[in-house]
Amino acid sequence: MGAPKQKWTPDEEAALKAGVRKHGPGKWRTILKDPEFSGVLYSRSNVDLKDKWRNMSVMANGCGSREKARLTLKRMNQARKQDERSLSVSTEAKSDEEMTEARLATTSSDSPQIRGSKRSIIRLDNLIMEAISNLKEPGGSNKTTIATYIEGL
Amino acid sequence: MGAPKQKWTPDEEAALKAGVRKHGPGKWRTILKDPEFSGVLYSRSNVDLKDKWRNMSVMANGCGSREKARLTLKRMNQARKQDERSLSVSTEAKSDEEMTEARLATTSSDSPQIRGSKRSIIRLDNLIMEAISNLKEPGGSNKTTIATYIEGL
DNA sequence: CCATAGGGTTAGGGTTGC
DNA sequence: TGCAACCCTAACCCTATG
Repeated sequence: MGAPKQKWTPDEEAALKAGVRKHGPGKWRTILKDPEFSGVLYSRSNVDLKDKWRNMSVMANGCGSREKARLTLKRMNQARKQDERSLSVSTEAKSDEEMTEARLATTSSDSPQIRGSKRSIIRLDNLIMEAISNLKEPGGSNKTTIATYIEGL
Repeated sequence: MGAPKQKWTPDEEAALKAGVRKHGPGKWRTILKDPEFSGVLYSRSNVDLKDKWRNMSVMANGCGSREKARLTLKRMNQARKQDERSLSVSTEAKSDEEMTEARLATTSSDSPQIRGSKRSIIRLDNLIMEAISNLKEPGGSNKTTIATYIEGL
């Protein structure tokens, strides 16, 4: 019928990038409502934006990180659950994301009550990581580019 | 990232249930302060407890109230196509899904952003920026390196 | 100011079609 | 088989209200 699977056009991708640059990643609804982008993205939902951004990010950094992780987990588990989200400071070679998480987790204090600030740190960190991942294409991250990228907060 | 989205463990769920049995639903702060549960729920806020209880309740009753589950219908739709996503902004009665989408798109106002407590993360922003500019690695900085740099505060 | 209720939004795993 | 687009929904955020 019409469009069971609406592919993203270059225009839409550009609008999404611009939107993220202006409002920051994670502000999908905000980007969607921005008159500057709503004209191009009118047929997309906030979830669509999020999903597309995820795909683009996966492309930007190392190559197939999402699929790789998914398949790896699929092959390995099945009836296996990995409870313990904290303190999995094993030394085996993990993905970059996991390493970062572990380090940050042990860096910030573990006292109960300051969860709020801890989460803020993680969120900011995530933002920076997004910036770096995406700016990897031009060839090297520099302060100015990342600052500009993050500015739209 | 690994855990910006902290999944509830069975232990935590059990503690929450026990807490509600002991203090009653709606006494989130009270449950949180109870020494009997604070050990397990220390990383949760009263709001987290409230939200989790809501999710659990939804599960308990006949399959979905908050996320109205027409899963059975959904399964059928999957087989077919739900064509014509663009065009016809009004016209015929669409699925609940799209109705909701439309409604959401017109609510709330603009320019919320940075308020009071969120200011603190700006400091970290600068910190990470400094890390990035100082690391100037060839090929771009990676997450681990930056995390390591920041760790040495 | 602090807590709760409730509507709204996002994150991330899962699924599907090409 | 791989990947891009799409779905599901737990977890989280925002705001109103007491």
